[in-house]
This record gives sequence, structure tokens and C-alpha cells, in this order.
Amino acid sequence: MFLEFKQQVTLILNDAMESLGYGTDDLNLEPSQHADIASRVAFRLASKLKQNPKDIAERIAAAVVIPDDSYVDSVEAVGPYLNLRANRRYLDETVSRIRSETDGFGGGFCEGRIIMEHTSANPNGPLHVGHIRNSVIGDTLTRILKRAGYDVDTHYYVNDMGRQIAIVSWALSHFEFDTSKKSDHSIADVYIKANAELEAHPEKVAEIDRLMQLVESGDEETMERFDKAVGFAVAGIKETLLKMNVAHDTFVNESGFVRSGAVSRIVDEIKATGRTEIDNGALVVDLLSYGFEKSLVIQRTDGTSLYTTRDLAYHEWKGEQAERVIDVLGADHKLISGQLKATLNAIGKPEPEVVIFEFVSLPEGSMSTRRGKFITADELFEQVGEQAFVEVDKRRPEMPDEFKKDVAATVGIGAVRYDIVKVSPEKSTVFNWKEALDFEKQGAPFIQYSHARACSILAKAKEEGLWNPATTIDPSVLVEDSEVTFIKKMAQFDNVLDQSARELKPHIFAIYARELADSFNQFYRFVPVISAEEESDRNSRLALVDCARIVLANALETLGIGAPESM
RNA sequence: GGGCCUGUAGUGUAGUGGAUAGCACAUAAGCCUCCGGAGCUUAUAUCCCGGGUUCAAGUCCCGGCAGGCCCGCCA
Repeated sequence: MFLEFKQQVTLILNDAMESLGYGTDDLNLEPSQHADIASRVAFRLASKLKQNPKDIAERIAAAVVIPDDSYVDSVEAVGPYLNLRANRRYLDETVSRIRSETDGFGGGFCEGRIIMEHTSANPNGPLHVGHIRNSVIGDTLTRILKRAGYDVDTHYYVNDMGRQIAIVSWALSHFEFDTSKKSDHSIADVYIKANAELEAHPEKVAEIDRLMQLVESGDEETMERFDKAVGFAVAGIKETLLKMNVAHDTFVNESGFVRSGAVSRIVDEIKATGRTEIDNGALVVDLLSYGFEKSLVIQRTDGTSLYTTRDLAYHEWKGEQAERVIDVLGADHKLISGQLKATLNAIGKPEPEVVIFEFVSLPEGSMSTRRGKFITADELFEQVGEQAFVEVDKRRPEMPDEFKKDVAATVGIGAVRYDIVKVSPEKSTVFNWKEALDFEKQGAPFIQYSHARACSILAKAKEEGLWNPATTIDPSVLVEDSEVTFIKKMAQFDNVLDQSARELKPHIFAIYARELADSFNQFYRFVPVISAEEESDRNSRLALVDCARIVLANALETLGIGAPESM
């Protein structure tokens, strides 16, 4: 709704400016506490026209012509600002559209195909609390883009032939594999032991190199051993992802690009640019003209490919299938992703859009799978689930255990996802058990509670024969401040979705979802609904509660968080 | 040593160069005997430091300081 309003405002103001001979310009539209939308265009024009911005604003306001069917109610110049207000029709239309469009409300305004790659952690152990920042950002972005209207295919790029996997494969034949544990956890156990062993006996590293050469040359037996190792880890990782409502459409194996010949083809293409040279036996690409001091190694001295080389082939392939290719990567990939983009550019291939998030560390330092220093996602979910159960039990002691367990799982995962997604990706964070288990912090449970509250109000009204969803209602009686504020908040849905989709910033949407719940609670606090005296007030307010239920459910779905009807 | 990111109340965070720096936790004081109290209201900030650009800087530029990440044959 707000997107249409903004569009109309843009047209009206540009028309007015043209009629004054100012031409059109960036209107500097901004949300404002003084209006539904404000324009600072007068500031811009002031320096250009060498006139007082206040006078310019006044002239523009006077020149505005509002069409009959507009959502714009008024344009007012306040000092140098142009304050625009939405009219009653805008509010009424918002309410009726939410109820007619339900889960499609506020979305579907984009089109195109996107490949989103996220998580892609090495299959050498379980996901830890750092990896899931990638998963949550990637999955939330996917949901945002899908809701905005894109066709999104999600990829998990599986490193099934790198050095680390060679170590895992080697480890499986040297150490006992504990089958009583979740398979990815057992993989980490042997991987950690193998690394310690290799550190103590550096001469054994040659065995790893040998494995890598064998797998690169397509040796059947070695490939099978690698596949087995990778299979154990990936199975466990998938299970963990599923717990947090994350599912990838495709798991793409790196080795496929070596076997298909795509890797050697792309190496040839890079060579053809004349940018390559042999440095100490390795093949490197000179990217100085792209601003990279150091050249990029794309082939080892022994002729085997590197992660980067295979990644180039993978990106070439992705670029052929979608208009937009998005990668969610940790901050450690900043340099390498820049070099990857430059190399793709050098051979005339489309470059991915890279979303970088900063690291999650532990109070005692950074995490490391190799050294066994990490907190697994599974452990976090278990602890959070237990704590959530305690909280549910405290509030709904009369409910059966089954109910408490279900709600605890939904609330626990929701709390974890929300805590991660609400923070801007460029901030590094420190994992803290006390905070992770603190449900008093307003986050997902607050939004879920608001949704459950709306559901419960409607259920109660229905039970008392006061509510029938099919009743036609008159939204224009919703005139209380808290009602109007809440309707406007819901109308913002498309605008926030659009901004987070354009800027690839999921935290903007997360913050909006909380504000939405906040706004609903304020409405409910100040206005009687079931106990309203007039029937038309009661019906319209119940319809507004129904809107809250719909929009809150949509927001939670977009965040990948469950929306229980009771909790 | 070089590059990139971050630095906002006790803590955690939001904030496209513009109108009173928004929110939560913790703390304190309240709320129609409340239609779900996991709710609502109120109180608490020299925006790391120093310069600069601008009519206007938390936001842009330069220099510090602190933390994170990276700097070829790992991924």
C-alpha cells in the first residue's frame, strides 16, 4: 500500500515542480514523524536556484494538484519541508486489502530469477553458532525476495574435494567413527583428532596431498571415500538446518565442476586473457588493474585446482541460469570474493552480489572446527528449547506436555533466529549463553505472542457469537489514534519488504516486525474490542484484529519463525 | 606493516546529510479489579577522541585510539 502512496506522491510533486519550471529531481522522500511522508526537495533546489528553501517549499505546496482518486490527502509546507498526509481511503483500502489478499498482502511486486547461495559450511563437522548467522541471513533474505515476487532457488555449495575433506577422509581410516552420535558431530571428532595427528607428525601431510591428487584425477576409490565422509557431515547439517526452518533447494558438489571439465575450461579462458603467469610453479592471475596487489592462485604446483578455481566455474554456471546471483559469505571471504568477481569480470562473466556478515566469536576467542573450539547449533537449540519449555510451563501449566513441547520448540527457534537476524550483518558479535537463553528480551516471542493474542481474541469473539469473518465491515469507523497508527504500520509492509529486498538487508524487516507487534499491542491496550458498545465498532475492530493476525503471520513467515495460534 | 568492517544510555542495538538520536534488557516508579500481564505508561545518551567539508554531520572526508576479519598454492 505504501509503495503506491509513495508513487503517487512522487508524481504529484514532480508535476508541481515542473509546472513551476523547476524540472524534476530526486525528491528526497523520507518517513517522518510529522507526516506520512516528507520531502526535502526544497533544500536541494535552494542551492540550485539560489533561493530560500522555505519559499520554494511553499510554492511547490501551492502548485500541487491532488487527483480525485489519490491516496494523498494534503501537502503542507512546514519551513523547508513538504509534509504529505494520506487520506481516509488509503486507510480503508489497506484494511480491506489485507483481508482480501491475506498471505499475499504487501508482496509480489518484483519478478525475475535469483540463485541464492548460503551456509555452504565445509562438511568437516556440525554447524556452529557462527555458521547459522549465515543460514539465518541467507534464509531470511530468500524469504524476503520470494515474498517480494522473485523466483528464488537456494544453493548449498558442498566442498567435497578440498584439503579439509581429504583430512576427514584420511581421518575415517585412522580413527574410530562413533556411530552412536549425530553423524556430523562424529565427523568433527575424527577431524579434530586427525589435525592433531598431522600437526604432531608433519610427514603424514604427504598422505593428504596424495589423496587430493587422486580425487582430482578421478580415482574411483578415493572419490567414494570422500563421498562417504561428506555424506555423513551433510546429513547431519541438513538435519540441523531443518530444525531452524531452513531447507535448500539444491546441494551442489564442487567436484562436479572438475569432473565436467568446467574447471579446466575456465582456467583456459582465464589464460586467454593474458593475465596469468607461473609463479613458483603455481598458476596465478594478475588482478592489479582491479586494485588487488597480490595475484590470485588458481592452480597448485602439482596441478590440482583450488577452492577458488572451482568456485569460478560454479559462478559461471550460476550466472547462466539466473538474472541475479547472490552469495552470503562470512567476513573472511571479503578479499577472495572480490578477487572472484574481478576474475569473472575479466573473462566477461556476470558477477555475483555478495552479502558479507561479520564474525561471531566466543568470549574466549574465535571459533575453529579444526581445533574443536566451537559451540554447535544443535547444542544451542537444545538449551534454548529447554529454557523455552520452562517459560511455557510457567505461563500455561494446565496445558498438556505435547503443547508445551511444540510451543517451546517454536519459541526457542524463533528467539534464536530473531536474535541473529535483528542485528545488522556488518557488526561482529560475541556469543553469550546468558543472552542466548534470555527470553525476557523482546524479540520473536513478543511478536509470536502478539499473533497468538490476535488469534485468541478472534476465537473468543467467535465463540460468543460476536464475530463472523464473512460479515462486511466499515473500516472508516476506525478513527482512534492507535487504530490509525496501526493501520499505517501495516500499510508499510510492502515498503519495508521492498527496501530490505533492494538493499539485501534482512534486519530492516526484522525490526519492522517487532514494531508491528508493538503497534498492535498499543491499539489493543487503548481501544475496547469485544467489549465495544457499538456493534459496528466491534465488528470493525475485530476485523482489525483479523488484519493483525494476517500481517503478523506474514511477517513471522518472512522471518522463518513459526506463528503459533496459542502459546 | 598494508587493506576492509565496526565503535551510539550500565548492557545489547536502530538510525537513506536535514525538524525533539528510535527501541529493547537491566534498574526505578506507575497502569482502567486487564477483551491473553510473554502486555501498556514514564524516567536514564558529552553518538570513541581530534580536526575538516556543509546553511545543516551520529551519518561525508582526514588523522588517532579500541575491537573483529583478511593479506597466493586453506576454505
